Amino acid sequence: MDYAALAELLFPHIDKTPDYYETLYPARQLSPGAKVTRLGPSPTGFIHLGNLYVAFVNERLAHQSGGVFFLRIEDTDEKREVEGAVEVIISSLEYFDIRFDEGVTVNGEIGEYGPYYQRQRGSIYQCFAKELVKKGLAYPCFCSEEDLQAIRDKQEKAGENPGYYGAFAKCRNLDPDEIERNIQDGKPFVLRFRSNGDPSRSFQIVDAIRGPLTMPENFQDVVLLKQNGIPTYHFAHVVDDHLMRTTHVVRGEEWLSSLPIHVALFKALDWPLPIYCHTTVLMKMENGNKRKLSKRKDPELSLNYYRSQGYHPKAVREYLLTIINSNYEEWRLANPDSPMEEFELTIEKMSSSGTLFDLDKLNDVSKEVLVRIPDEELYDFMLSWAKAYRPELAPLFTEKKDLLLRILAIDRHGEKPRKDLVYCEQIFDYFSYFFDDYFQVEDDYPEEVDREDIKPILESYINSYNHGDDRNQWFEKIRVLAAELDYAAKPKDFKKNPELYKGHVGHVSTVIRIALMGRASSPDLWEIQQIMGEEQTLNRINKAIAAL
RNA sequence: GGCCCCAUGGUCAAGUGGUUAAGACAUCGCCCUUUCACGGCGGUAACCCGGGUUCGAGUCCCGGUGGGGUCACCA
Repeated sequence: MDYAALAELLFPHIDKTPDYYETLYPARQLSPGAKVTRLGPSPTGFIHLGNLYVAFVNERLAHQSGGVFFLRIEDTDEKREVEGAVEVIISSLEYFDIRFDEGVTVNGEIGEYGPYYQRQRGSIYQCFAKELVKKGLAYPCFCSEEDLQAIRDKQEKAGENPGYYGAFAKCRNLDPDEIERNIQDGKPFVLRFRSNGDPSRSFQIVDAIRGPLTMPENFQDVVLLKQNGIPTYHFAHVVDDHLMRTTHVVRGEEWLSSLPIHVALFKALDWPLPIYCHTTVLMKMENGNKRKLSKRKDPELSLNYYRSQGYHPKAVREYLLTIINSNYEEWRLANPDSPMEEFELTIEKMSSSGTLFDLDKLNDVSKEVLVRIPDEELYDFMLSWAKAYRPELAPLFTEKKDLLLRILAIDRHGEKPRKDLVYCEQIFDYFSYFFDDYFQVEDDYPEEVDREDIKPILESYINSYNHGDDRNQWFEKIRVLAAELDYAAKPKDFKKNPELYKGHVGHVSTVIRIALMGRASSPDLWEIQQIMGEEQTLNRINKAIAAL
C-alpha cells in the first residue's frame, strides 16, 4: 500500500485539499511591520497574572503596530474543560482592558480566519494530517496505553530517552495489510508524526526575546491527532498559526522545550516559521526558592483575586509594564500624565530571566495610578466593585455618594497629594470610620497621656467645640486645652524640656483622633470633622466619654 | 536523570571591554509635621565560583555551581 492509499484509508471523508484552505485564508492585507498576534487559552476556568502578562504583550505588539490581535480558544482537551470558562477568560481580560480584534467573543465569533474554537476545526487539521500521511510524514499508531507504558519501562531500564521514536516506535513501519485490517476492525488509533530528526544534531533558531538559540532536533514521533481525531497542541498550533497568518507567537517559556517539535512540523508542511517570542514566566517565592506560578497552588494570583480586591486595571497593567519592559518606569517618570499606551513596548527589551511577582511593587504602582484618577471616576470604580464583590456596601455607596466623593478627595489635590489609596477593599477599610456601622475602636489611647486626663481632654474639647471654627481657630483651642492640663502646646517645647510636661499637643490630638475615628493615624482631623458634620463629630466624642 | 533556558543589592533591573556599577520598590536614619501619609535629604545593600582571552572582564570563551522549565493521546 502506498502513502496515498493509506491517506485515503485513514481519512476517507476528507475531500478538501490544502490549497483549498490556503485560498480560504489568504495572506492578510496589512501595512508593513504590522504584527498579527494571538492568545490561545485553554478553557480550564482559571486565568492568572502570568496569563495576563502574555496577553498584554501580545495585545500591545499587535495594536502598536497596526496589526491584529485575536482570541483562539484551545479546547482540544475535553477532559479539562470547565463550563463557563470562556466567559471567565473574556470577562477577565476585558476587565484588564485586553481587547481583541478578532476571534471568540461572548456573542459568537468575529473574523475571517475562523472558526476560532479549535474543536470546530477538526476537518481542517485532518486535511493537513492527510497531507502528511500522503508525504509519508505521518502514520497511524495502534498502541494502547499499556503498550506505551511497556515501552517506557523498557527505556527506563536501558537508560534510554523515553518516548515514541526510532526502534521503539512499534507502529512506525507497520505492515500495510495489518493497518488495513486494524482499520477495518475499527481499532482506535492516533496519528503520529514520522520524525526524521536526529537528537545528536542541533539547529539554530532566533527567538525575538532571547536571541539565537541552539536546540536539538526533534526525534520523537509525537502524536498529531488523538484517538478522537482532535489534534494535540503541537499540531493545532502549527496549523492554526499558519492558517490564521500569525506573525508573532508570544507565549510562555514553558513552550521552549517543545519548540523543536513545532519547527519540525512547520518544515514538514513546508510553511514559513512565525517569529517566536518566549517570555519569562512569572515566579513566586516559596521556602526561599523561586517557583513558577501555579493555578493549583496560587489562587491568590488568579486574576479574579485582583478583581475582587478591587485593584484598578490600570494599576495592574502598569505594574505588568514595569516588569515587561525595564525602561518603562523611566518613561513613566518622564511622562507622568501620558496614557501608558503611548509607551512603545519593545520585544528586545524584554527580560528572559524568571521574574518574581512583587506585591509591594504592585501596591506602590497602584498608589501612583490611583492618585491620578479623578474623584468621580474613582467613585464609579468603587461602586462597580462593590456591586460585584461587596453587594452589602453598594446601597451605602449609592446613598452616600456625596460623602464618598468628599472622602475620596481628602488631600488628593494639593501640590503633594496623599498616596494612600491602593485598592477598593483597602480604601473602604481605610475610610470605614466614616460609617457608624463600620466604625470600631482599633487603637488604644496614647501611653503618653495619663488615663485620668482622657476624660477631661474630651470634655474640655467638646465644651469648646465650635463646628464653624476654621482650621487655625480649632487647633488653637486644642493648644490651650493641652496647656491647661500641663501638656506642651508645641511639640518642640516638649522635646526640648520633656521633664516640664506630661506630653504635648500631638498626644492630646491623638486622644481626640481615637475618640473620633478609633485609630491613631488618619488624614487631617479638622477636615474629617468637617466632612463628618457636627452631629456625628459630637456623637463620637460623647460616646467615647461614656465608654470611659 | 536527559535536554533546554537563566544568573548584577531582599525584589524588578540599567549596563553590549575602560562607569565612583544607574534608577525604582522594600528597608533604615534625618528633616518637614498635632497623628499617619505626602514631600525632601541621606544610609545599608549586588556583578554565583573557577579558569582562560585581553593592557584592561559585570560585559567575551570554557568548566563548575545554583535556580527555573520540560520530558503526555495537557495545554
